[in-house]
Amino acid sequence: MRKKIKDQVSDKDDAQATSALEELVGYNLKRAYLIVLEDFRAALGEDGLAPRVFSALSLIVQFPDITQSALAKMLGIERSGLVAIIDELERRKFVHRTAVPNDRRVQALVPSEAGSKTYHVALEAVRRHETELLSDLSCEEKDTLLKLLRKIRDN
Amino acid sequence: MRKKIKDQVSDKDDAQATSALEELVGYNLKRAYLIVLEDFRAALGEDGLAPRVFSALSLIVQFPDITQSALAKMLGIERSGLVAIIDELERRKFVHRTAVPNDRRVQALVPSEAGSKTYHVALEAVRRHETELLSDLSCEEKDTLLKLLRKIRDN
DNA sequence: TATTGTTATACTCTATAACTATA
DNA sequence: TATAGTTATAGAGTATAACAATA
Repeated sequence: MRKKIKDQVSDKDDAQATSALEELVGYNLKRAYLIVLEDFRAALGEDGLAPRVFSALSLIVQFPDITQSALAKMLGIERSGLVAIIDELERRKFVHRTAVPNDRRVQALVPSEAGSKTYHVALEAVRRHETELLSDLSCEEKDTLLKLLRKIRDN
Repeated sequence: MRKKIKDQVSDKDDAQATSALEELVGYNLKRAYLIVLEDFRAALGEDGLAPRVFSALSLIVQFPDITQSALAKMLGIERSGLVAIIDELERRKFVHRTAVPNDRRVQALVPSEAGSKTYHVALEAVRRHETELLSDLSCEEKDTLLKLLRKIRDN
């Protein structure tokens, strides 16, 4: 009885092949995401940009003067959740909030020189991490994967 | 100036096409995962099984008498994190911890009749949710996606 | 010594609701 | 009335470290 269980558990391929979970997109998305996430953090190091901070900085560099509301929308998160992210970017002098003439409610987000530089260095590190982590996938497979993942988001 | 920003932000396709983020597997995995996660929760309802509880129950039904350590390993989480999940399954009478003769450290996890039934009903709900949510993807595309996601996990 | 289950604790990420200052 | 940013707060989900019981 115990022997049988052990076999089932240790025989990973068999488990993967037969488990209902393995046929679910959600479960497989989560497992894959957590693997990439962990490797991302390891690649950027202890004091490196956290994934969500990296994403925010990326869009601020690409769209300087973007507002927090617009950025939150692009990132798919709530405005309130973005505050801590921008706080960190400002604390580290990578971004600063600047007043906007015609609407005093708004604060435009502007990347600093250091912010831009840090971002581009981090981006290269992230690309290396993905290239290495996903070396089992061909370029074509990676393209296909990206296309399918975006299709889920585009609904 | 403000106009220009607004255009950039509202033009989603352009943003997606040109953003460095959009070329990253990690970012796209996360976005897709969160969409599926949210829909999963909506599909199973307020008092439905949480994703991680569903996953645990699925493997317990498939591998009755599995130990917590073995289950944690299959799920890719820590033993300590599994305790609350099993607590909930036991509280809801879907699973019970049972003593194992030859090793008194171990407690085998056994699904109840109600647990099995609840699982199979939930599985059908999950399958419907995925079918509906991912209706833009062909069966072939879904298979490809699953294959690629598993490939990331298999390292 | 090593392993199983457990507890305590903390961290990350996110959401909701309510506030303020502006529009 | 509505919007932008903010705060307070709570809830998932996870990890690490230490412990007791057992091997």
